[in-house]
Amino acid sequence: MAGASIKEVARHAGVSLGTVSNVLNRPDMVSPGTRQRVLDAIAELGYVRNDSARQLRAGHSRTVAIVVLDVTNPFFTDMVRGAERVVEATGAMLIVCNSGEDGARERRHLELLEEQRVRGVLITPVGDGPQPHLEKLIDRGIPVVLVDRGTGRASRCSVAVDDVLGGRLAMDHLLDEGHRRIAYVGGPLSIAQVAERHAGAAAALEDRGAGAELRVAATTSLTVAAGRRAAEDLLALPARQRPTALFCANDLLALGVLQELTARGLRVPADIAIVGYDDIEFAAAAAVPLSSVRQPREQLGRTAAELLLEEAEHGEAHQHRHVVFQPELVVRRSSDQPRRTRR
Amino acid sequence: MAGASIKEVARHAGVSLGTVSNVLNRPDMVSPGTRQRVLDAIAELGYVRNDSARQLRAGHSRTVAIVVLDVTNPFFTDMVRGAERVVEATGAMLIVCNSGEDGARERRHLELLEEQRVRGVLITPVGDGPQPHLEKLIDRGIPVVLVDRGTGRASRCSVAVDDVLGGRLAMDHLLDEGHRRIAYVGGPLSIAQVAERHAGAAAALEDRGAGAELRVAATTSLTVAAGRRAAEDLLALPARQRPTALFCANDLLALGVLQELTARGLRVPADIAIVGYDDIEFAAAAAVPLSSVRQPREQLGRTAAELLLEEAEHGEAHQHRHVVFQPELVVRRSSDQPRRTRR
DNA sequence: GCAACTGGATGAAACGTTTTAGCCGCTATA
DNA sequence: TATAGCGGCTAAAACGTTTCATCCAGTTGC
Repeated sequence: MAGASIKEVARHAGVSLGTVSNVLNRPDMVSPGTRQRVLDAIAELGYVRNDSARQLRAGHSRTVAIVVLDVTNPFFTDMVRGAERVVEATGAMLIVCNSGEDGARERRHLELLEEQRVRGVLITPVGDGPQPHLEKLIDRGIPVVLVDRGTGRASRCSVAVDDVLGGRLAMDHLLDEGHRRIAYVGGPLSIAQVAERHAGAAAALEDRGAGAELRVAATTSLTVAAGRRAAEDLLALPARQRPTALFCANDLLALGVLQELTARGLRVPADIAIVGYDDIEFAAAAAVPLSSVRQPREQLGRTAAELLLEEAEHGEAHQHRHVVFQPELVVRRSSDQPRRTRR
Repeated sequence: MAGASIKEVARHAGVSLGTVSNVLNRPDMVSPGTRQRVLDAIAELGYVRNDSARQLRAGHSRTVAIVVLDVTNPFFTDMVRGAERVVEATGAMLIVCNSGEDGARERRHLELLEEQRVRGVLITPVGDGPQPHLEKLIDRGIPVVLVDRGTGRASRCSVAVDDVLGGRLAMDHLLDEGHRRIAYVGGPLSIAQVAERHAGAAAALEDRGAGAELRVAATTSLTVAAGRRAAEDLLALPARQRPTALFCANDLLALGVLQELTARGLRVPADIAIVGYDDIEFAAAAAVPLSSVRQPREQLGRTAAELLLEEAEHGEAHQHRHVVFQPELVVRRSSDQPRRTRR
């Protein structure tokens, strides 16, 4: 019972092996009578297609992979959901891999995915340098779509949100609120998103922030715990050097910062204002509802998957595209206060 | 370049095909000289193993799958991380599937996983009835471990947290706080966790809650949005029937409820106390830090993966086990208030 | 009445591994 | 010196599909 092959089904139904395959793949090339006999045999034997054999013949699998930086980050899980919807609509499967912001794990995943000859890979790569393993996939003819990563190279599609603009929006808002000592909380800067959001903030400052300063409070990752640590560090500064506003590279950091600051008795936004990034669902539910730069998370995943499938479909004829979405600032209480002059 | 097979590597290195396979799988059965020549050929041709062919021969793949109810729920992502660690340590791959609490999607996933002949499946099933598709996997010899699901059947391992006890802990606490009109927010009851947490709460009430009442505020899912809707419904009740405390089936619901209640001007815990379930990272960072029943999320995933690998390893000889962890109540502000008598 | 088609089926080749039986030449043993 | 044993290698079979070239028996067109 457990392991009938197409051959046994054929014998059972009294037809040839090719006919069974036809029933499975082109049912209307088979006469109704035979078809039914085959289907009965399949049911009786509990036959289930062997995907390995199928793939072996086809040369590639029908699954698509998505490699994210952090499965526990709601930003990525929302993105995954978007991609999932598109991929599953085609009857294929989306498998989720977690690099955990670790280059070695990312490489290992890509190796395994290459061995599996996946149909394509959606990835938010860990580093920002050259990506030999990605190139290798592409050389082998496996489509790769860069997700949430700036203007991609010519050799692949990409989907991103304009992080520089996002940084600008956040910074402009804080400057509008009258802040002059501002810190950017985030890291490592090797993550492109982190660097670009900072670049946007710095550019906004450059444009109009005479007399304002933007320091960087570096973190080693983008988690709630890292945010708490960053807040501790900031509190260690003499009060007069302490920033009056923080722009955090993502919402997890912002939530961590918020938690630690309030635990230490500071008021948000009165003492320190906070703006996060991603506008995850929990941002609005935070102790102090969090201002945040919103990204179209699900759409990011959907669009990426669509580009990938199109490339997988059309092969050579495919034109690489780079889609950039615009972020949007959502102001909530954490940065919204009765106007007063600061210095 | 993009598609060299073991055969071409063999020709390139001037050895037989079997020797290349030996270099790959049992390197020290090959003399150093030959081995080096083969490795050089591999490097030069950019050869990458074809996993389909490998699986086809082996009869099963080396990947393990985990099917969760909701990828966006931090409870599950933490669990995934735990399982991931164990699985990857063996050089295998963990693929994550999302059933989205939808039986049809779950079934579809299981079909695909069966076609892929995965090494094993960790799953938190959607419904609670008989599970023919799971039985089918088991018949085929694919190990299945039930995760976060009460005392499993004899035919499989299971890992769970005692949800009845969790419900008890929450209810006892609310009764201790003096509450008498309490509502259980959660649903659908077809999800076992939801039903058992409720059963625990009901049992606690039974034991000692003379004069207290537990109503059920049913929800259609376990999300923040569902929580908000549930809160609206509660607010529609005449004030005197309105519960003074809520026990929510998970933290997402609790966060949604909290958000809606405070938006409508009610104070938590003064007007309504809340206890959640799971103690996700965001619970502590909520507007009002959330009391919650904590589960060992990562360990749940780790243990499940360990049981699975053991079964996959030992086959017939394997003894099914059922591991049950104890939950723990974490009291935070959302249910902790200056004692006063209620009625 | 014959050729040309057609729908429905068959048989065999091919995909890229792993594994098993066996071969060859060499060394250690009796 | 014959023999057994062994290390290193080869050749071939097998895994379960899909596909392609064929074949066969009717049917149609002339």
